[in-house]
Amino acid sequence: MSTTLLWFRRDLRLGDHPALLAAHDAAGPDGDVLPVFVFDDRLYGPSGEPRRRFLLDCLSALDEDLDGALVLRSGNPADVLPALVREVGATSVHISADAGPYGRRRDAAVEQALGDVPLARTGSPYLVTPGRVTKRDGSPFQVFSPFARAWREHGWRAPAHFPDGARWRTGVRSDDPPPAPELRGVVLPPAGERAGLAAWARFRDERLLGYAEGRNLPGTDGTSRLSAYLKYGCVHPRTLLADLAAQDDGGEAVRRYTDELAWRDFYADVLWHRPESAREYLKPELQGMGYDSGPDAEALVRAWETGRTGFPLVDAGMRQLLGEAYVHNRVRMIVASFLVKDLHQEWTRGARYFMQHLVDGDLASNQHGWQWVAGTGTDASPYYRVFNPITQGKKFDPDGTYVKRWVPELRDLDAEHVHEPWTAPGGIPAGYPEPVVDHAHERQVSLDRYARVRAG
DNA sequence: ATGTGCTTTGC
DNA sequence: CAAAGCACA
Repeated sequence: MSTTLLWFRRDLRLGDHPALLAAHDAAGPDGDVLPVFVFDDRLYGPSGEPRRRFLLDCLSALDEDLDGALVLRSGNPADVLPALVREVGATSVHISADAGPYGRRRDAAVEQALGDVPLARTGSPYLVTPGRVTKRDGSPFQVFSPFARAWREHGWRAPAHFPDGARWRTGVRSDDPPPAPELRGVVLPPAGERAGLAAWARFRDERLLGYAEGRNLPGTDGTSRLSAYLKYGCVHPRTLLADLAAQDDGGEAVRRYTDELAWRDFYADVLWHRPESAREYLKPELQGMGYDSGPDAEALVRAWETGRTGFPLVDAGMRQLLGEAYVHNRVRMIVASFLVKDLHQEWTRGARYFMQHLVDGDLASNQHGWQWVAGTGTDASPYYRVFNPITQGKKFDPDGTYVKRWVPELRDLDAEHVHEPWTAPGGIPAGYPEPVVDHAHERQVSLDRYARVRAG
């Protein structure tokens, strides 16, 4: 009979949890498992208030599902975990593998600090563990489509079952969690595994059928809204696809949803192979393009951050970010394109701002999504990809529902003028700004700078 | 996970 | 004359 540690990180659930199964097996039939979460300043500090709050709420939900057995500790995991192991006489520590740059270093340090007590990595937050899917010659994919093809061929395991007779070790001291940030006016989704599974069930039953088209329409409830749950592992993507396999009619919706999860795995894979890509340009020559700085540039960035650029779809997106700590995926691309291509700012600045405010902010998806938009990333994505916020608005928010939800100044405009209020018969509504830049001009500036860099 | 501008189509 | 198709960026 022995005790094993289950160190929770980005896997805040009990269902479909291979590391939990491994911890239970290692403890033996008469043993028990001590569930622990460590508040690590290196991760918790920079998270931004919405994610700190969501994480704390996820931990409360997890603790409830564990009948109050979750132990919280604060400090450097390489100190905290060996101490806890000695305190309870644990024989092994179990984790889901982390593929991020800091997480890998941290886990290696913990492994070393544990000495003879093994740190067992079982499973990961992804369908396919980062690094597993490679080209024939063993090198990593640079382009999404061939990656996704090989990724599907590779396939993934069935969900892990919950262990029979699982027992939690109780009576172990817990540190107080850090104080919960007050989010004035920010509406977050309900936290935890049960909330995540409920959100999934509603999406599957009510919205999956229209997903292929609906996912692009920010004015509708067309997406699954599971990103925050996936970020913290309240649900595992394998659970979702196993559920879909039961009703896969070969339709477009299932294929598209699987593709979105493939993007998530792809970007985790890129980060695994190129950890420096979280902050450095994957196409380094584009760092020398020339970006704007000075008081005027700062004022424009401030307009972007606060949703006052005069471009309705951009402003709606940036206000959604502040209101819900979330932005619809299509709108993320549009506001990102605006910062990089219209305001000539480095992608790293926008990525940092997103990470401060997003409840679902995930290093791999966020940084590489920004690199994709900036044309500095994988996928040979050409720099001339410049989103036009007006045509994107007309195409994907045709009646202006999304814009009007977040930009009340524009609520009285009809569909014809809502994406270009300067054409409205009565002029721009009071209180709404004029466009801060000329999109056609700034687009050309970006293309010219790109051409210059490419010419060397 | 594209936009622009020119050409062709269709009423 | 507007919408759709297309090449090229």
